[in-house]
Amino acid sequence: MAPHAHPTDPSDMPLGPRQRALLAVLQAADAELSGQELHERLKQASQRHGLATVYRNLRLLQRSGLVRCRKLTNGESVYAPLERDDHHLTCVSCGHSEPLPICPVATGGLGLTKVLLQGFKPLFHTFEIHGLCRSCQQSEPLAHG
Amino acid sequence: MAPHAHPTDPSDMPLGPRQRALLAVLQAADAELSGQELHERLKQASQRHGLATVYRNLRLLQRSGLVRCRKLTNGESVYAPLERDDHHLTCVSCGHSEPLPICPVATGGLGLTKVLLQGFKPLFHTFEIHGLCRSCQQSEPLAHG
DNA sequence: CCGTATGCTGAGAATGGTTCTCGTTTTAGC
DNA sequence: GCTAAAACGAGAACCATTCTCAGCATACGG
Ligand SMILES: [Mn+2]
Ligand SMILES: [Mn+2]
Ligand SMILES: [Zn+2]
Ligand SMILES: [Zn+2]
Repeated sequence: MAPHAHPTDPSDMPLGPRQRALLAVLQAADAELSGQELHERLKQASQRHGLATVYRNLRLLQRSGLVRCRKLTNGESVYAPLERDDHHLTCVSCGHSEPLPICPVATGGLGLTKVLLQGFKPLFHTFEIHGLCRSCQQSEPLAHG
Repeated sequence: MAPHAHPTDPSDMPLGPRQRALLAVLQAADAELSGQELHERLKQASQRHGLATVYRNLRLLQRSGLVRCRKLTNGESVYAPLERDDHHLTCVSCGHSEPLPICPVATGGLGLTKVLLQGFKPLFHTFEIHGLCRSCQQSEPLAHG
């Protein structure tokens, strides 16, 4: 690890080579990737990492404010660079998910004051709308089972 | 609670007795409950349900627009009545979570137009801010057990 | 009353993404 | 080089959730 750097500043956080590799794959991807997908892509990129290392470093990158994470309804976690800002509509019936080109934080309408945060340092947010997709509305009006 | 006269949905789905019991426990609770907690509370309420039934009916209640669900960082899902609207600040380092008295949808600033939804029928939303709590900011720059 | 179709239930097994264990390997500092 | 500390990774463990499937309840026509 780099021998200098100032603590408490995430942007100065010295990254190890594996963390840089991880981040590079995330930034090259055109969508959020799961831990397993990342593991797979690193294999192909001749950067074999153990699965434990992938997850370990994803956790560290998240604490460093470089990567964000979101849990899908199926339990998988998907990761993306912090600066990428996307949200989704997800169907509670079939699980289908599509992008939602709106962000409640970017529009600035929220009163996210320092008072509200009370010392908490925000890194990223998740905003997802859950409901019924068009086709699930049309199918059985909720077959009681 | 009156047994009927619920003026909400167009789809007047009759609930089975077990789904009503589930909903009652959720409404009586003062916080979101996990599937396992619900199972436990139903035992104590002399309404023994199998765990499979708890999860099955939670899924149905969600599709019916009566219950909402959110995934915690530890993988658990927690449930609440749809009308309850709360959000949280969650620390990516220690997992500590506290309420955030703000809702981007309630404030109405979002342009959630029909055009954007494209036939999707929204039921509920999740909005969570992730970052570093005060104590994790103070502790080691990136200490990990 | 049957007989049959249909759907709900739940104990236990299976699932599967993530985390943990712990011996090995690499790095940092001298 | 040498030693201590940190990072690594193969495989085991974890555990919330889902699946399986036989048993039970209900509906309804005959
Ligand atoms: Mn956003
Ligand atoms: Mn809200
Ligand atoms: Zn759907
Ligand atoms: Zn914390």
